[in-house]
Amino acid sequence: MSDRGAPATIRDVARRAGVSTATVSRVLAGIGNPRTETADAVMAAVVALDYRPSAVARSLRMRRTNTFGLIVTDIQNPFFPELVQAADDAARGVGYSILLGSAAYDEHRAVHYLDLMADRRVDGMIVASSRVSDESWRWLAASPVPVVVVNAEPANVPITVITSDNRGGMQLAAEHLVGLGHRRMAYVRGEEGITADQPRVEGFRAACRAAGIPASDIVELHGNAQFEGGERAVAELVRSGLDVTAIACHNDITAIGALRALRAEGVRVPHDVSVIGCDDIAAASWVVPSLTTVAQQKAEMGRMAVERLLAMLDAGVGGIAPATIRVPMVLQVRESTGPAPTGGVRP
Amino acid sequence: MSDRGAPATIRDVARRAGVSTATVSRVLAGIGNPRTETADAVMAAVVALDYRPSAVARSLRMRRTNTFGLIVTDIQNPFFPELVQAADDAARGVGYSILLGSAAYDEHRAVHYLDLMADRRVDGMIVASSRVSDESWRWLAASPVPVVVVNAEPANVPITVITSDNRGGMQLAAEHLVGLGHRRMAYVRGEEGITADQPRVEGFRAACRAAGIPASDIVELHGNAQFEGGERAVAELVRSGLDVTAIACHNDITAIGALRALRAEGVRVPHDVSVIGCDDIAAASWVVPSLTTVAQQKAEMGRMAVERLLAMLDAGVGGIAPATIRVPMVLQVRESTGPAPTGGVRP
DNA sequence: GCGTACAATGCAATCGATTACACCACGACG
DNA sequence: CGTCGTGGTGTAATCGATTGCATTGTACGC
Repeated sequence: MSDRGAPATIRDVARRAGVSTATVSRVLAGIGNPRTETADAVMAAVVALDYRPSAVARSLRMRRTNTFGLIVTDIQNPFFPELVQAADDAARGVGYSILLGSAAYDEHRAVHYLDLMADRRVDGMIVASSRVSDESWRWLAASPVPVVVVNAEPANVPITVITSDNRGGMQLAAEHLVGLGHRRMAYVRGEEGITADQPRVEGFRAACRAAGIPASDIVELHGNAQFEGGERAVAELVRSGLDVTAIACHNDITAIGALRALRAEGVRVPHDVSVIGCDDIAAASWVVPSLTTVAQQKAEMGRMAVERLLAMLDAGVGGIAPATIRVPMVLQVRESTGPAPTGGVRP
Repeated sequence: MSDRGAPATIRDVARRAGVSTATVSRVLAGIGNPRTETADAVMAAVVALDYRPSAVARSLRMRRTNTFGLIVTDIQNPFFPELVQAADDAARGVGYSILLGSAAYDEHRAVHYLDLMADRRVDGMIVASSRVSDESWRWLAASPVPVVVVNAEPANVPITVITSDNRGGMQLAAEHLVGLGHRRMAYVRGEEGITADQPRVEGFRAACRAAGIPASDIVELHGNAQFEGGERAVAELVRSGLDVTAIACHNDITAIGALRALRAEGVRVPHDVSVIGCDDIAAASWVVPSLTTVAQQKAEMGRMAVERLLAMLDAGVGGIAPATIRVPMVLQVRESTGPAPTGGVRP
């Protein structure tokens, strides 16, 4: 009907209602108290023309886009969608929307999205990607728009960070295993250099040390934070005859790889060996045995990131000092961990 | 340094370079042939002020946002991220970006995003959500902006659709099972009313019929397209003592639920019963046994959707007639299917 | 009955870009 | 030597909204 190409503008509405654009704008914004007939005429015109105010024009005039940029490491990594959904929910609730960018583990793409979002004049940015150069971190920290970093910890850059308490999380994991009687254990690391890797191993080792387990009883393996890394590392471990009674993994995907390797080698979980992961992705409860893991509170973090941005926005520049917020992780016990066997893997 | 709040505008650049805004615009756009000194002065000012043209202002003036809207059923469903990534890649390659909305299975949210994207004046929309009302479908079809529907088939609405060949895909699945000697089989359906459900069962039954298997040899179970649905349906099936040698599932998540139920009941896969899924999500190759499935070409579909939008854009209104494009599915044989046992499940 | 206060609305500038058109200067050509 | 063409820039309108200020109309008080 009125779909004659270009959408109706505020002038079209004004003309049809016989008023000025200013009045239309005020009526729609609920400002002032227009005469009933005026308001009615405007609303009638709005409906008749199927008028929807252009967010583009409004953004230009208001110098606000009501949009937050969100850059994630990889949307295909099951960790992120939940974060994205939570952030989006929180943002939508207060009239904001999220412009998403998935860096796909590529630093150049991350930079591309940074630029894109700057060009788009987003009102704030959430960077949930560790694949960002130091230069970009500094650029972000100096940026006039509020920035919140999630699950990454740029060194020596004053910037607001929300991150899982990786150290404390893996401490929980170690305590859980130790409590089940495990003493000789393996730890499959993630990729070196990835932000969470270091604190997680450290937390694990610290809890073991506290339990009186000699550091040499913990063997470190190298994964790559992916399925294959866990599978390969654990397969080699078993074949080399190392006898441990528990394996902690940098994340769930790695742990699921470990489960598969153990299965292939005929090692029973948790009867012979316990396995624990980290993150708590959906697949953790799908696999057999279901995976005991330390859960990141992803939804919580997404929500917090948005709230923090909003707070920074109405506090104005320099209103809120950069801080690092550590969100606790929570132990999620499932089937893959159990009491340490009295003998070793190979009786 | 120059981060004094508001970003530099084209006027700032013009002033500093001692030229008019028109010249700045032309230099940056590479239009006309400015004198070398002019161009140099402009570029110097751009660098000095760290000028980035406002996409907002440009969008208003050009009446194009260089943005496509993409609405998915649920970003947390592992099926979608790959689609999103592919669409984003394709779009980015030609200077477009993607505004994402996840309906989270909620029709109201879907409508919200439809509105949002209309307000944002996206240049085109990809709707990959089946949770959309008939009214919205009609609205979309009548919309002045190009729309491509992915994996949904609105009835009686002239609109461009790109969808997996669900019927053909499940035919492949059936043929695979029949080829392995299976004759008595179960089919776990998805949610009734969900778009893909009907064609998938039909395809499955059609292939069975073609192989001379009586319809009564195929028992239909009710799932809900989720993990629990598959788990519950198959657990009941086994307990009721029905003897089938293969189970086909509406999708992978359901199939993974089925695997878990079978494991719990002590049924060996694929020795006693074969299981086949549909979609090919990442977790399909993680589970033990890894899941044979019929893969949807998600990346391909994301790419196609964007290409189609672009084609519609430069063909203008009514330039390209709505069509339904069926993307073939491909059989992905893994460990969960094998030859039909000679005896039944219960010897 | 007239000045004043206030309510309702209109006028026009503004946000930051693009681009049609006007303009100037200079070289070539008749 | 005058005119025309053209290369290089500037001027100003435009995109569609918001909003400070001016203007109009109405009611009220004295």
